[in-house]
Amino acid sequence: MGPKEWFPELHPEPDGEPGRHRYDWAVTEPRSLADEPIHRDVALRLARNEQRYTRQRRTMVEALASIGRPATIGELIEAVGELPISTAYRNLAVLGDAGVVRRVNGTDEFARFELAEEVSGHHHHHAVCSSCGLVIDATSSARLEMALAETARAIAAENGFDVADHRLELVGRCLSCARTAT
Amino acid sequence: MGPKEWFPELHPEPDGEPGRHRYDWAVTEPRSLADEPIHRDVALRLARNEQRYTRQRRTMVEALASIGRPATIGELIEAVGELPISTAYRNLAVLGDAGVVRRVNGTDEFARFELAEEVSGHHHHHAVCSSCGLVIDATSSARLEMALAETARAIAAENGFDVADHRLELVGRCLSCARTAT
DNA sequence: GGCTAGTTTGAGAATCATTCTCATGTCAAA
DNA sequence: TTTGACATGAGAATGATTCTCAAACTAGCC
Ligand SMILES: [Zn+2]
Ligand SMILES: [Zn+2]
Ligand SMILES: [Zn+2]
Ligand SMILES: [Zn+2]
Repeated sequence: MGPKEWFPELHPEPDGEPGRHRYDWAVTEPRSLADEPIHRDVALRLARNEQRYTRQRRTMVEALASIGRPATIGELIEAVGELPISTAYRNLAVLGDAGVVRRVNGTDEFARFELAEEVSGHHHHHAVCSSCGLVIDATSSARLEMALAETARAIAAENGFDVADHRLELVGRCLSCARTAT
Repeated sequence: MGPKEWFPELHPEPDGEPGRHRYDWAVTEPRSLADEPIHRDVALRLARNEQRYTRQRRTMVEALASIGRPATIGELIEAVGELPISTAYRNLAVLGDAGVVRRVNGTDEFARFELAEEVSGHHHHHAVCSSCGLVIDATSSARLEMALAETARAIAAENGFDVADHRLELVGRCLSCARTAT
């Protein structure tokens, strides 16, 4: 079956929402794309994987950057506004393969996503609330990083484990949950 | 309907498998239960939650102890031998509520389970293989623990986060995966 | 301008680890 | 033995995540 019309009406604009009838992920944003260094970096990483930095993907990156902590799919969709779940997951996978986004595990059943450290620019760890699942970023001291590197070396020596990275989660209760009852 | 016979045959033993017709999770193991200190501890913790330390649960605890690293459901079932999935998950939840078992997140989609540190007796961290998902235990140095405590204090001061515990994962490649191709 | 090839999108279906249901088996105490 | 409470397990249900595929879009060529 061919449900596609040969001559689709040019500008249907249903429901009086101008511009909503066409995909809004045009790649050719004339010049503003290269302005922000983060976007330039993301575009480069996507290009390495032969992927386009579409408007929707840029919106997702901006939402992740503005949220400032690992966001669930729900939080991301809410921040972006209009964003189908299937597209959200697929683009997160694309951005993940490109090294732009990384997945963060908390204590609840929801996956969270944040900009990769190579993109956001600062190495950090996480504090996760065992009560509500909130995850916030936690900066790391030089002393801690040295001790971590030392531990990584020991593990490599003892178990032949080639340690390339580390993830630290401080588990406790967030300010909001601490105020509420047990 | 009452499918139960008033006078069930005493020892049906179907299919010639002696003893398989009755549940083999009798709680009243005359005396051997209190022998091992670990089992005594587990029994106590379960009793606090008004749960019984059945034979099957003991088998699961022994399997987790013998595996010596966070085990997936599949690994646990294989180690126990006969163990329905629903029972495995339910008992892991019961043991988790009792503080006997804790859930460990790796890099793959499978949850892993190990004896809680209060039961196994030693605080430790994990090294996870980003290629195959294997998780092994990693001992921690006093220096690292001090740096971790320091970080926890800083996070509490900065964000009002009440840090109660920490989890460290060293991510890399296990010996087996390092031998194989990229 | 239009035409073609390749990519992105999104609604819905499918996947699958995990959880739930409930009939039945078992224990403990009266 | 009876009663009440708990444990088991086969199968159904759940739900976050992934997959499918037709339609919408862009880029490059004519
Ligand atoms: Zn909280
Ligand atoms: Zn973070
Ligand atoms: Zn491996
Ligand atoms: Zn462990």
